[in-house]
Amino acid sequence: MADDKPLILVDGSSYLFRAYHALPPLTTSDGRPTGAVKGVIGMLRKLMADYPDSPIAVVFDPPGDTFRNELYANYKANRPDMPDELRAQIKPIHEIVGAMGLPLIVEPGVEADDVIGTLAREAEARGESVLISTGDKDMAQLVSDRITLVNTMTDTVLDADAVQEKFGVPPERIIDLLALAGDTVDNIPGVEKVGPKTAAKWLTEHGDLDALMAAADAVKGKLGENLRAALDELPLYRELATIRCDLDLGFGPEELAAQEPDQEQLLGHYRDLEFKGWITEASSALEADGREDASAPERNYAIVLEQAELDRWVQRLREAGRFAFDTETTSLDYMRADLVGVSFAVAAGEAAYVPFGHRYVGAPDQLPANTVLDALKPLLEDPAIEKIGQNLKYDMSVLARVGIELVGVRYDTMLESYVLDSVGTRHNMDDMALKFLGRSTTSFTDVAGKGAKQLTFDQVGLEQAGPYAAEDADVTLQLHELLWPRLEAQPTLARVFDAIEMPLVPVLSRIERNGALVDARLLKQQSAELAELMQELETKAHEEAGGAFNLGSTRQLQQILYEKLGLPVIRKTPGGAPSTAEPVLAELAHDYPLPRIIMDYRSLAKLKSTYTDTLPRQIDPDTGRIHTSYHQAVAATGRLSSSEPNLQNIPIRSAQGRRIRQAFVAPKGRVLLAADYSQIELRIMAHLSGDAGLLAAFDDGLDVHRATAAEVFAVDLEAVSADQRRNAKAINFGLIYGMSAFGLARQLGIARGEAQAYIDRYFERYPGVREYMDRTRAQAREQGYVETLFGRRLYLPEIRVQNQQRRQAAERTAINAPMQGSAADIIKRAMIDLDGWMQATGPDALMIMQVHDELVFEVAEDAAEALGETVRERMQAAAELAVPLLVDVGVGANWDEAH
DNA sequence: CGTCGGTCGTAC
DNA sequence: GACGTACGACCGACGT
Repeated sequence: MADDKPLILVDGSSYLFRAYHALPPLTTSDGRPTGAVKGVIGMLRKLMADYPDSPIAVVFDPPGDTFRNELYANYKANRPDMPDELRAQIKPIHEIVGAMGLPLIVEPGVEADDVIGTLAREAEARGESVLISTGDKDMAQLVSDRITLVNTMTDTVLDADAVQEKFGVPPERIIDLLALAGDTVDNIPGVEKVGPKTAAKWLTEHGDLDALMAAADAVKGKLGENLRAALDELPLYRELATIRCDLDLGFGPEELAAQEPDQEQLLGHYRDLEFKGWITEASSALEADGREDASAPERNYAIVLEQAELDRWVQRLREAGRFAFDTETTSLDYMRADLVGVSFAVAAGEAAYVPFGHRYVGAPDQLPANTVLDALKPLLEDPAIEKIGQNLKYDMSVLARVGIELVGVRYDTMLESYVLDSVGTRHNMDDMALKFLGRSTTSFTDVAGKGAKQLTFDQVGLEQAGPYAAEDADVTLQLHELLWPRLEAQPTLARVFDAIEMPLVPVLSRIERNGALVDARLLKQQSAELAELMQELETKAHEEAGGAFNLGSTRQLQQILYEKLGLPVIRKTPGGAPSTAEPVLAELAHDYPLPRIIMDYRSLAKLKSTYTDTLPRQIDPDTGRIHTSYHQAVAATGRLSSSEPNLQNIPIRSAQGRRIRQAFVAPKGRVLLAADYSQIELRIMAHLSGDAGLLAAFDDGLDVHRATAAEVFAVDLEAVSADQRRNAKAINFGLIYGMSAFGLARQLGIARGEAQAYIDRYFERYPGVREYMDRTRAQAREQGYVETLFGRRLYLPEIRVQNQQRRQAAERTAINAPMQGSAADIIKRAMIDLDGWMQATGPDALMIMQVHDELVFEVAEDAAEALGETVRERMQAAAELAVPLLVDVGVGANWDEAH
């Protein structure tokens, strides 16, 4: 760069439109649009970072007409009215630019282009260099030795050479080029059928527009005719395209000095618009200045070390009838965590931490754990006192292990946020505090450190632990006070929260604590067998490859297959590398030996590393069982997810894989009982679509894939071949996933045209399904969200974006979410009902797993049959559909047998 | 030595 | 690119 502190003139209006159209729509949690603000301000911040020493001025178009409209009535007549969502964002942008300390220029009756042109030429005349930041190519006419353009969104710089390169003419001919080629945005017609290429060619041949017009008679062909027809108008077009550089603005470039940013104002704006990263930044900038955040609420946090004070707090909590609380422990693992303290909040800013397990050198005397827990137990077990918390399942599990049954669990802020909008935010407290309260909270790593040096909470000093713990309860209470009214205002969502998500919390806590018994010896034996088989395959693979390599390394495998052995590249990964994924290897395996060996090796390696090696290590030493964590606020559709370990992806499809299920066992005298919904998503599709054919198929108790095959392939039910049924099954699953012909073709290994014919035929036979899909897409587009049977909502912010790929992905989600989500609602209802029944009647049985459409129980052998009947009935009664809702029940000594 | 993105593979 | 929702293992680049 010739000059590292040029004057920077920003064409704010051009970025405003580009940010609005290019970026996915973004809104605050109460629905105000903010995407364009984020885009424009982000761009300004980038410029400030790239040119820290440069003066920067930001120029916007004024509202209303400019002199060009007087010149030419059609000027910009093509431009649609500014959408309301964009108009609403202009004021905040102007205010933030002001708060950033940057000069903001909006001249009545004068477009931003002309202001920038005038300022740039003035600065140039004074020997300064100028950088114009714009997304508008018309500005290329201003480029000179001292004036350069930069598009800050794409990071492309345009100097005089680059203009010549890009447009085929030098900067001083750009006006002529625009006059000839026209500009659809500004509604300058130009010469008919002449675009930038022809215009550049003519200008190169004749020198400039005047010379070209003088020689117009000599231009041949249809284009010559068009040129002659436009001769009268061309001077006007040229004038319209010309950026004025001679305005009398009443100020000059020397006056464009930046002020210091007003961090307090910035913080206010960022909070209002929920820009989390920038909130943190502005907060720390304020803090660094030693200034108080005037809007920060008062905090009155107590650390309770005396019996009398504990008694006072217990009294206060009881009188409040409702409080937020949080437990502090030594581990994230609910089965290992030991309690070290409890915090409470009764009103915003009013919170306390009661420590009783902090052990470090110099720790102050604390009340004994028993004393504190005994005092709290009656409160925590009182159903009439409402508890507010963040991820209460964890607190509930930990308390259960010290003999306290947490009841009155009424509001979980994590679930409030999740039900309001499952994907718009992460639902952990720190992120929610930032988004909803505009508050940067102290994180766990701030007080405990991270990595190998991380302390457990009992080792954290009380002077740090106290405020941290009290803040957790305080923020939780404030989040609840903000989120609950929003939820209450939408009765269907409030019902999802009240009738499904909250009642599920204790059920999941119990399932997790029950745990699943696994046979570690069996798994270890399988590991040994797998290791032996893998060793053999590895030797073979090295022989085929002509040398040793790591079979587990995709990169090394790519080199071996495609570089060393020269196998054909069938597909590339999203990153551009030749893919070694399973379908690709399967294709290559027809012609070469190595891919098959790799496939076999991979399937064994997967089983060993993910399951047979890992599961035995996850057995809890105290209970001898595996305790997963179910996550209630992770999956966008309302499903649960499971981790540490994930019990929802234990193999079943291959014989080898099923052996792992054989290691999920019952203790002596007991058996496993597995109950799964039969084709629940397709049944929901039948219900939601009301398609007569599909309803009839389920009503008649038909094998739905067979029935589909009979329709699609126009054969009798009895005549359906295995192949036809397989294809129909792929179609049915594809429908649930919002498939395309391409996807189905790839799945089935058939031509795309053939797949399209299947799909066409399907929709012909099941027209209600097509109507339903169209309806769902339309609803998503109009409302911006789709719903499940029970009113759970999934927002699809990308459903209206221009970008086809992203929009289509949103459409597929729109198709899939109501089915997947309704199925999730149904099984959750069944779990709540069954747990309630079990709590009330006490059968000798435990609910131990959920796998999306399946529940697994461990039950006394002699109680299994009766339990199976009850489970079946109650699961089937969890929803009233237009088709039967069927449940298959199996019993066995292990999970494999129970299927 | 820890973190993180890319790739792959398991489930429903 | 192209069929939805998850979790997690492994590799290898990168930063401390």
